[in-house]
Amino acid sequence: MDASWIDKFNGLSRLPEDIRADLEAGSQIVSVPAGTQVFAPGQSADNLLLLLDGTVRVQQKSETGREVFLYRVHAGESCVLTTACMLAFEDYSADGIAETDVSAVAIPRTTFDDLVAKSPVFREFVFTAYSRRITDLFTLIDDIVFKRMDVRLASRLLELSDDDGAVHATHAVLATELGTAREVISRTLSEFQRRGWVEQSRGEVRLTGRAALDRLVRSSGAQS
Amino acid sequence: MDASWIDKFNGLSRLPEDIRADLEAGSQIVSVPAGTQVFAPGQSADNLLLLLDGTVRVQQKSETGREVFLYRVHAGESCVLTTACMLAFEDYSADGIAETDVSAVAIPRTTFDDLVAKSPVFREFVFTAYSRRITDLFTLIDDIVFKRMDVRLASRLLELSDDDGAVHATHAVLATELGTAREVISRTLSEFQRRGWVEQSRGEVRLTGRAALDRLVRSSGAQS
DNA sequence: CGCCATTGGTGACCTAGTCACCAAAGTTGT
DNA sequence: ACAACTTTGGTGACTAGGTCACCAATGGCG
Repeated sequence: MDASWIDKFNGLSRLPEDIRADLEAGSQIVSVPAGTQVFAPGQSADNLLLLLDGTVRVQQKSETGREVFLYRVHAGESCVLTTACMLAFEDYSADGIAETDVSAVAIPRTTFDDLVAKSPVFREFVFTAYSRRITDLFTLIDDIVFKRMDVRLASRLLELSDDDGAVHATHAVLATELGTAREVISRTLSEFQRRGWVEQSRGEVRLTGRAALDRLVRSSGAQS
Repeated sequence: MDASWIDKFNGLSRLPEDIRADLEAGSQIVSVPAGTQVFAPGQSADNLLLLLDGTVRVQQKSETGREVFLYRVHAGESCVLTTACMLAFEDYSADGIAETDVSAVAIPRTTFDDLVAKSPVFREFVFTAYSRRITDLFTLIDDIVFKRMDVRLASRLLELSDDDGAVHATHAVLATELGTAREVISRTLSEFQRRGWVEQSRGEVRLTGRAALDRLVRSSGAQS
């Protein structure tokens, strides 16, 4: 059709004409409102999703009821993990939730399989996406095991802050993002506030000392 | 050749004749002694390894020098993650170390790519392997975040014990397996010993109360 | 305005990771 | 056989962080 969505995806722009046509014909664009459960444990996906707009948070519920945040899928990325279970016919254990209104391209299993067979470029796109996700998980594990909470929180605040230096998230949300307890976030933020690095109000944290937060993050090796 | 190695791999036994021939012709069997670094960060792999015998431990070094154990590849499994970086031309950050003498089938990039294109069965094999690894990583994260150390240690001891109910590993080794400190292992094992669940001697832990350990593991939801 | 759900704060307590040691058991060289 | 050294395991004191049981403040809403 018009300026194709395909060009929003780095690895796909090099696709030859015929494959592009197949891909466009064999897929469709879907939209879901914020808050929708995009995929859930026990329901095997049959579409690969490529995000055009919005973000999807992927997390895992533990038996104890708490949740760990695994990673966030941004526009221009794909929900590769759904692919894994799609092709392996395996259900998997993570939830995907639309954090914002989301629009995405849904590629059904048959189209996907077909393209993987036919196009080396598409194959590379898929495997690159995998590779990136997996290294993300590795660094997540590394962070959880070795990094201090204050460092991880500082880094996450910097990541989540908007242009005005504000983070719109409750302590509880930040806690699940980092896989910790709300109380820990409250205490750490109080400490940050005491040092003049942030100001707090209900449901919001304003960063008043980005530089200091940055220094804290840097002071302990590379960040996430 | 003789009874093909292909039948050692569940997902591959259904391969049609011609593909089997391609696979055998385009790959070779390699052996490495215990302790060999099978792959390392910064060195991009150009073979997919399918393990015939032995085990490979995959771990990640952190900036701080400590190591996290990620997972173990057993005979009959493949080092899928090497694949990811192989096809994505990305280096990745984990070490692979042969824990025992290892023999494996090495499939070079060209053969691999060719087979993925040609054979749906091979594709499914690859994606299933991925899927399994990824869910493993998910449960690892879950365990790290939510499970108590004593439960994780008990579960690991049961896993590692040989037929005589003995685990041949130093406290330090157990510590890196679980991503914790040696002292924690020492203390937890002392407690297990006090309760009569294990007996210790240098470099060895004998399980004398499998049932009790099992109960501890079960008492807190499913295990790893 | 008063009720109630959401959000944040706090102290007491426990688990686990860290640091700085030391002691016991093997190993090696002479 | 013995001394020196390395590897392995043990311990106490301390800190970080997770848990529990609360309560207080805020803001939405009838």
